[in-house]
Amino acid sequence: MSYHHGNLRRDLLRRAAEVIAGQGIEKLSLRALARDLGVSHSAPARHFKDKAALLRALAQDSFTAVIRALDDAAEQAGADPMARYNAIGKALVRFALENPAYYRAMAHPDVRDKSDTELMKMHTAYMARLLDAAKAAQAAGWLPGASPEIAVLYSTAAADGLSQILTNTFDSDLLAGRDPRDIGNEIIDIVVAPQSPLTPDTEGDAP
Amino acid sequence: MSYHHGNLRRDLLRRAAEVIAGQGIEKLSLRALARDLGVSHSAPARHFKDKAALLRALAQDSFTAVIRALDDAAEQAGADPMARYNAIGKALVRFALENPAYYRAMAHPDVRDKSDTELMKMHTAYMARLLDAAKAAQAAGWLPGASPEIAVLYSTAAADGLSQILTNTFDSDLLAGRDPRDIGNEIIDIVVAPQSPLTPDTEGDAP
DNA sequence: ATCCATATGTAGACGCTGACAACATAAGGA
DNA sequence: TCCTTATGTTGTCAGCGTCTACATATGGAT
Repeated sequence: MSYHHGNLRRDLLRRAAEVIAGQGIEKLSLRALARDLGVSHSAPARHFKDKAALLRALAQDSFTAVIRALDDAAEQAGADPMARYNAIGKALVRFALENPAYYRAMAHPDVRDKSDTELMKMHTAYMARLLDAAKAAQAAGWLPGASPEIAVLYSTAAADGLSQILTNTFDSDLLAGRDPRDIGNEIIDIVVAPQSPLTPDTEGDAP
Repeated sequence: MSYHHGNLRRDLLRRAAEVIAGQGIEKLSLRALARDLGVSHSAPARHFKDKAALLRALAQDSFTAVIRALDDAAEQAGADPMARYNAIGKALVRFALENPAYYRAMAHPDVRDKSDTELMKMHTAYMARLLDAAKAAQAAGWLPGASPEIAVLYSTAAADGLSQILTNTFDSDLLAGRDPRDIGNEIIDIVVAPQSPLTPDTEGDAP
């Protein structure tokens, strides 16, 4: 056993994600984290000034991961703007289902610290991507009457609320044993149709 | 000063709601609550076995309040089923904006305890109301393709996510200083139109 | 009116937590 | 080689939730 741990910072974040996914963010404890990794109770302080700082770092990782997931989904969806935005919505819900720890970290109040400029930049980049995709979808016929801001708020509200409900275990009577991902996809299709209305039969490419 | 407090249970719940609304549910502390009310640190234990029990009691109050708010809204909306469901959605968002403490209490993980039968009954009653109203709205032409369960999940996801976003202070750049209630109403109108399509000009009463 | 079971509040203790300060050890460049 | 810096440890503190033992008030039965 060496005096130094190797990469304590990385391992703290990794283990924190495990704990959050398993027992919820409320049960996260710096001291328990340190115990799990075999270091002293105040070793984490060298890497994260306090508990909120660890959560913010986790939220940063979450934003990079979710942004990449959205970009991948949009790219795979092809050129149709509504298909792209639909795919983004589905990717968002899928991300929340597969990475509950990341998802909860992003939503936690301690993370909402505007003085963390790095985090704010990521959040801005995240919202900008959504806004651009929503505008493109509107140009293709989605939600023509609404302002772009309202359109984004509507769709993110639906996706966020859906993720919230699907990752909870309280409303399970309504889900009736179905795969949450299927339900998510079905509902996202209501929010944004999976195809633009003006080019119903074209397959693949833009003019 | 009398040895007995009078109605400690009621005052604990009241003060807890204040603290949650002001500083967030994470900052809630039984000992601080006791200090605020001028009783000893373990007096609350006589009324709530532990912290989660207090939150569950608060959630019970929340359910009764929100159910009444929904019933009132539906009654005021008249007979048109889509107008009723639209009004229910708006009432839900308004409730979240005006009672953030109640809203957060209902969503807290410690509250999701299926062994609390009283709480489960209220949640069931709450969902039943929504399901009935959604079915009626569907019969009137709303979301004709979807199953009632999907329809409820879709609309509650939208309303919940909307409440979440509007009560946070992180996305305020998108809201741009507008009244959150107006934004809420506008978005609910997207989810459920405020009037059934088949009776566009009738004012007031059913046949 | 008295007595006693019960409801309600108090005092003290325990182990846990986040945070801080003082100290110890490792790593790496001048 | 030495000194600076990064990283980890030990010790301490107050706050918290919870438990136990004790104290006081309340109200009904006799």
